[in-house]
Amino acid sequence: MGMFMDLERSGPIPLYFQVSQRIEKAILSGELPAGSRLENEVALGQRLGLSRPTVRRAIQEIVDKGLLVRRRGIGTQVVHGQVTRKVELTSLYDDLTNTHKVPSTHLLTLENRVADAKTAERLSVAEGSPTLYIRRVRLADNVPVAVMENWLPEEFIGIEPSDLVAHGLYQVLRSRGVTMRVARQHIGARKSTNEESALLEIEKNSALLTMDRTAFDNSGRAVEFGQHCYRPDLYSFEVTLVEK
Amino acid sequence: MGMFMDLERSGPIPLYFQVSQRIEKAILSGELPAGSRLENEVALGQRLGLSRPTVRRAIQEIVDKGLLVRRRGIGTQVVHGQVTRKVELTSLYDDLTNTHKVPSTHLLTLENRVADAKTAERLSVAEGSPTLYIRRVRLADNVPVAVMENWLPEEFIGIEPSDLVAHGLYQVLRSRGVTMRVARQHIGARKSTNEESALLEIEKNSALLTMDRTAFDNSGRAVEFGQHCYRPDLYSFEVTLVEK
DNA sequence: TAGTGGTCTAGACCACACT
DNA sequence: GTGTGGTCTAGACCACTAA
Repeated sequence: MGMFMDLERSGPIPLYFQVSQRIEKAILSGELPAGSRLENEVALGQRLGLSRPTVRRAIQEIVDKGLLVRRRGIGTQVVHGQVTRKVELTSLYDDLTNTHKVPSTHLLTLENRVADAKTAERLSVAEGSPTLYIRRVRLADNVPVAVMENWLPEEFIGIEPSDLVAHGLYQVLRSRGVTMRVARQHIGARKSTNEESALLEIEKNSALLTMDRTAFDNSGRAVEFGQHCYRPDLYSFEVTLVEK
Repeated sequence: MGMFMDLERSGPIPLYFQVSQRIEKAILSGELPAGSRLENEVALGQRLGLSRPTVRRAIQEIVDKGLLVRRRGIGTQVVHGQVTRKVELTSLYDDLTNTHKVPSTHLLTLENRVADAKTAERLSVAEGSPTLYIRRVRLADNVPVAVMENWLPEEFIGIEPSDLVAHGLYQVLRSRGVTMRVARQHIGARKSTNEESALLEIEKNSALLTMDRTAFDNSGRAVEFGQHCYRPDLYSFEVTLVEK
């Protein structure tokens, strides 16, 4: 096997990450075909001059992505089936950019609102607290894809319309020093309202894909609650599940 | 803190799992409230008589579930927001049982079919190979919830109608020694056909939630491909995402 | 019996955040 | 400076699988 890796031992990139990146690349490129066996942990570690826990961690990263399967007494094998893009904590803006479409935004509403019971619960703030309310239509290559409603806690009051037209909401939050860490999503479907049909340029009473999400930053605090609906002919969700 | 744990050091349950279970329970019960800080890794390890890597692994399990957030130099804190049930690689049957509804099945079709191009690709078998085709209506408390189509590879030909009426498909597969390990899902929405409307007892042209899934066993082989549609008023998907 | 992954130890050094 | 999590080492023993 030609996996001679030039490991950067003094750089800031963890060794396990360098190894896992290399393995993932080998799988995605077909160098390690579906069903093939990976070199065992101990041998791989010796060949790379790494301890076994480090090699294990590298392999575990790929297992968690659903590309490898491990069996005790057997070995580690590449999962069959075409590989789809990995699922991450991204925004619609990122998704569209990654698929080489040009995103744009039509800002419908940007105003301060006091939190009702539902919003207060989702954002873990007191009912009646001030929040920032945003309603947008997101477009890809000038075709409307989604109608998005967001509520943000008080500290984000002050976000400008120009920010939201030029960038995605997550970009704006990142530029204010917020790092998203955890998101809890709920995905469903329903019929469109007449207003949504007009905004999304679809027939009345069409089927819509819906997603509610609460996102938390790296301190565990809720920083965004959103209710979104998508044109199902233009957007869907991919999820990879791995049993532990 | 009252986290005196009786660790079973000779039993088959890993120590890190015993610890992570105890921590998760403390969070879900409110013993560790949202925003509170967890005892640091080294101290927790000393108190429990465990090495630091073992304690780290226990904590990491909970972080991966989205209940804890770690920050270098700061500590480990409980994420805010009400905790929803964890997302796992489960079947609709399991979901319904867990919510204390009584599942049942109306078997529409059970027959052998040769794989067309799409099925062959999803199951990683040759086009024209024999496969088992199943079409069912799943009900909860005698209300129809979903119409499910499944294709299984050749070796499962021989599954009996009685198996599918009495148990979920995943139960049947487990009883034949198959362990699901990885699943790749695609979630979307569309309008119902007239036949689906009748089967699900909903209005014509209703919105449906759809899910396509390919599942792989612990050897990485595709064992099931399914196309399902759900009544959106009775079923939806929950997903927790954790940024790494 | 030989080989594999699963778990665990007892340290070490580093990067980062707060005081 | 002090305390935190992030990474890494060099072993050890065990459980499971296959020949």
